[in-house]
Amino acid sequence: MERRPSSEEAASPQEVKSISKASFRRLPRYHQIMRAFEDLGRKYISSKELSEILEINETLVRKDMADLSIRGKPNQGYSIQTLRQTIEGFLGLKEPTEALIVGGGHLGKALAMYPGFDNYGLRIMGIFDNDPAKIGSDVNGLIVEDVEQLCRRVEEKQIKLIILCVPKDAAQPITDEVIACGVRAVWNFTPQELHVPKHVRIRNEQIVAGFMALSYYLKSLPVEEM
Amino acid sequence: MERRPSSEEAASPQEVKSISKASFRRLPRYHQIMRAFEDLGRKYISSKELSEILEINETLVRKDMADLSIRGKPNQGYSIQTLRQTIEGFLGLKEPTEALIVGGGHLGKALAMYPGFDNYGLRIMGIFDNDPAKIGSDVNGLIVEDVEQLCRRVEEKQIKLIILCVPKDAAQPITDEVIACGVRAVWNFTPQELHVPKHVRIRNEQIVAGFMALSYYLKSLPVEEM
DNA sequence: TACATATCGTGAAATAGTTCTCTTTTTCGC
DNA sequence: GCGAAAAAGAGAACTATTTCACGATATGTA
Repeated sequence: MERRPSSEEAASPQEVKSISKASFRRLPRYHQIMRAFEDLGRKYISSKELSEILEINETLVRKDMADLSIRGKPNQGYSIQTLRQTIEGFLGLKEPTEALIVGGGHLGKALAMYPGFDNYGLRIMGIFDNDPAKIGSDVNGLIVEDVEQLCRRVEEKQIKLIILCVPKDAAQPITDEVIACGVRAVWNFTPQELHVPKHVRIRNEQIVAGFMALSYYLKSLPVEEM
Repeated sequence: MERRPSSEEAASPQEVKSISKASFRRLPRYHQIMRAFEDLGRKYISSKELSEILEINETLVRKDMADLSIRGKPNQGYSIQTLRQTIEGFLGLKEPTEALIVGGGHLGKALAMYPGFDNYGLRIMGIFDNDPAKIGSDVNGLIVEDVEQLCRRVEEKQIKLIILCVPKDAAQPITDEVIACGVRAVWNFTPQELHVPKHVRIRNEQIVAGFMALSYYLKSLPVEEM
């Protein structure tokens, strides 16, 4: 007779093999919701409750949980802690990721000062600019360094992730430079289209995209879900 | 015999009826790319070129264009200007959207100072905080006002969009308040789950989501497209 | 002018993602 | 303990999205 794992065993974070793109995209929201519910002292959450928050179908939530190899308890729901930890494990948020910020403008500074990154293992190890007026100034305990030092620091600290907050025209040269020094991922807050080798991953953060969706809604009511 | 519009006619922005969710999500990227190519002086772009930039299939680009009722020219591609303008028209970016920022912290200030919003018709009309140390200070030409004044200003200016950059706990009360004054959309930069009536649209901007995708890549190479 | 080429347009096929339906499991109240 | 209720789980059905395959159409060149 086949032995099935009991719910209690399943309540510890599981190894996740593979996951659909669609589920993957929902993970950050699940994670955020778990954090909010943990703060409220909740231990379990049902697929129904999650489906209402995310405005998706109940069954889809259950499929997502299945993708994550998370098992729920009948009549109780899913363990909030397990779900959060499984997502963290899957995304690699438990191991720290060291990153450098390039660009000490408003956005670069705002990111450097953002206290929330700690919760995701993101450690801002330095901030760089080419403006002599900014170099040497203190941003949340970090001293702004000359961008000339950037590559040296990337190599010294074996930095794999760069956060780009520079003016458009500086984006590609800096990207080329840091990739040559071993960077594997660029979180690009500039509107520049970046060209990179295959082994480097770009994430284009287009803040204004969020506004576009809202603009559409405001200008063309009534409208359904997008 | 049925008359077909020539390519030349089709080169002016078209009325768009409906569009799939998937296409809709790609619009901000298309728009960003058109802006970049216009800056380079390019007039036309092919589905092949777009597909390489977006890392999607060539045919899919053509389907997206068809969704937007944009027609290309054989042997040339799509008019960059038409594409940009069609997207702007579709999303309502040509008419201005007035918004107020609530929260004068680093993020609120960075958003208030961001020069790019102008290009999308987004006009930041005011910034509010409850910290007496911040009230009265100047942010990029705007004077930080007391959050007590927020509702009055929403009503005066018939503001429909609020940009939320306050601490978590303040998010829901402020949201309730401004909705009562007529706000229809909330661009939520806090990690708070907001509850709103059906006629109000929320956009949860989870900056850290971008990092999560990169973290996954960095921690679990090699990996395909997500 | 005719041909070769690049590129679009589109219906059909394939794949991915979502929803439905029904079964099973656990918990709680009596 | 027993029955009712509240979930989860799983396969089937359905829908949306993407890719394939091929025909049509401008453009540039000999």
